[in-house]
Amino acid sequence: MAAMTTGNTSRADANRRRILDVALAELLRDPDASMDQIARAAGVVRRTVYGHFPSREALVGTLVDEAVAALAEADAGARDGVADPAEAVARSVLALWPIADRYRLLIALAQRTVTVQGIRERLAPLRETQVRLLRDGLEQGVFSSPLPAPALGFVHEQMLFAVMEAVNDGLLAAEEAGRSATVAVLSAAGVPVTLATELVAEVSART
Amino acid sequence: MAAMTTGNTSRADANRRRILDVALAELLRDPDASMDQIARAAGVVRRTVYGHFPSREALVGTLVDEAVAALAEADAGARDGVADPAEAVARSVLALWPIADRYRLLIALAQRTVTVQGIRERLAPLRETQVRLLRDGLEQGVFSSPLPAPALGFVHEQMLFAVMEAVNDGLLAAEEAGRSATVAVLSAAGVPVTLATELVAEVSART
DNA sequence: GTGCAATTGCACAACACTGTGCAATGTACG
DNA sequence: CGTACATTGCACAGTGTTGTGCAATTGCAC
Repeated sequence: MAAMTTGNTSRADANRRRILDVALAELLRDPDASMDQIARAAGVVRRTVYGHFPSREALVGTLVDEAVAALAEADAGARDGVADPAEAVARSVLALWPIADRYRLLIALAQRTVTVQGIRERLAPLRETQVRLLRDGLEQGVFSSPLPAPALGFVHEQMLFAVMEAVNDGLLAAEEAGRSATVAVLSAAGVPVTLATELVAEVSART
Repeated sequence: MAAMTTGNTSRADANRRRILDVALAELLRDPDASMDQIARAAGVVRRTVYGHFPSREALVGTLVDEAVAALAEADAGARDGVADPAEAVARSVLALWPIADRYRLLIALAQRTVTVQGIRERLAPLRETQVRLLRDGLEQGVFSSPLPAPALGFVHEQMLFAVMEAVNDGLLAAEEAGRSATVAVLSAAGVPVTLATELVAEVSART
């Protein structure tokens, strides 16, 4: 068993992958889920999980790393070469949405400082790019708000949560949610709702 | 010691009060704070806390009840007899803001299903009044958003968190925060920023 | 089918936390 | 002062969790 770390047997890899996926789902349901809960849910014994991850911390950490990577990639790709800040935000949110929903766990964890130290740090670069974008928009007058750009960054983030919760509670259709979230973010940034709606329709149609 | 529950000795009452206050602060920092952490922070031994509250559940429950009561009272009082939805929201947020910390605890606990069953239920009436208000505003065209009123309720809530975090990070002055939060909520509801700012200035000046 | 890695099934030790019991100590109030 | 009550300082049982060790067993791949 000690060699489980070295080799690349397909069986072990598949298990590792499934453990990660199930762990994500389980932690989403209960952020304090125990290793035993996770293992059982993955159809595996607790001991096996420790064969793949040395500690609970490591397991969650891996999950966080994957999430951050996916988010950063989606964000960067979405607004590549887009000049207008409003459109850039729209594209970014639309692209981020499906991933953010899947990984909302890590943001929830990031808000509760306790769990894994360093989530905020790992998430910081992504946040930085959002803030830069918001600042551009404010300076160009595309956005308008009495809040400084970094504060708007938090607003941006929390807006996604708000819409996620709404979807969770069945108040919003899942297919509509991405566009709704985008409009919500834009209008929080001071873009008139009519403009925001138009923009979102246009952008999401062109995909 | 068994009579601690009956009598009204000033010392015991003061201790009970301090335990509650400290517990609030401690749970805000870490929703999973142990009885020992709370007791020590209150300058008291764990055993003493159990003299005032039969269980952790009971302690947190008391805290929740107090918070809900304070919030409901502040909210009801603030918009008593105010017809315009926008102004009502402005007054409500401005009044709620100073006790928003407690609000924060509630939501943090409500999201972790495990802690105390029934937080969402106890909080529901307050949430309901917010949603009603938002619905009125939407119907009257004062607010505009593609989101249905209940979803906007979540947005309202998360907006407060966003501004709290901004204050926490030193991005916003504490005195300005209430007004900032109000403008943020209003513009998320689709009220033009200029209008929102005016309204807030007016309302907060008249106090 | 044989072999090797992965998985399992226990059995630990260590720790942290909850809630309770009880005797000893402190302290306010008449 | 003395009484009544609050607080303390243990000690305890019960529970749940983490991480580890090791022998037995399974299952994939060649």
